[in-house]
Amino acid sequence: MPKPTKVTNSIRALRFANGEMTQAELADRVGVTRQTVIAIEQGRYSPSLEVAFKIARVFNVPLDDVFGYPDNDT
Amino acid sequence: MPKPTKVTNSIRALRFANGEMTQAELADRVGVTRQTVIAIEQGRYSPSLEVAFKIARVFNVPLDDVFGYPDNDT
DNA sequence: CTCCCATGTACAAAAACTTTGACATTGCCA
DNA sequence: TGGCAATGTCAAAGTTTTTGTACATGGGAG
Repeated sequence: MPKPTKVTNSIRALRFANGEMTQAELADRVGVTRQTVIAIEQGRYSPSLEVAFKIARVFNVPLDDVFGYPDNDT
Repeated sequence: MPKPTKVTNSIRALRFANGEMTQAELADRVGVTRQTVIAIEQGRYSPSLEVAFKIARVFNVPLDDVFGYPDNDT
């Protein structure tokens, strides 16, 4: 059981902002499986930096535009 | 044997730009071990997004300022 | 010279991330 | 109603990241 993540993301919003892109298509474009996209989108765990970069690239935005991290972790 | 990463980083430069911070101190501030800092700094593998965020936060810069990703992967 | 600090290496083991495959649900449309 | 696309869940297996311990090197200080 992976650890729930504190990292937030705007993937769902970005998908819809980019022509109603489906999870399957995003997964394909990023080079990961659909499961991975779903898990990341739901915040089940944070992706590796490499996957994060690939996602940001698909949407053509900086990393900080896709993912966020809370001010304090605790 | 972990996969070598395409992700680049400016951690070493940032450490020196921030009062000659040692790897041990960075590791401590980030909340990971010294081994992890060394491995990431040397590009042995790309960190998790969470660790990446924590590192950027120690230096008070955006993620894209610490890590880079080549234009095309192949 | 000897001690200490910062850096680096090597390994094995734990934890986290990713994949694969199978199946359930919802909404849409012919 | 039946079929299809999109989303979601579960579980097991595989890979990558992180940890822990131990040891080696080079530089500076006493």
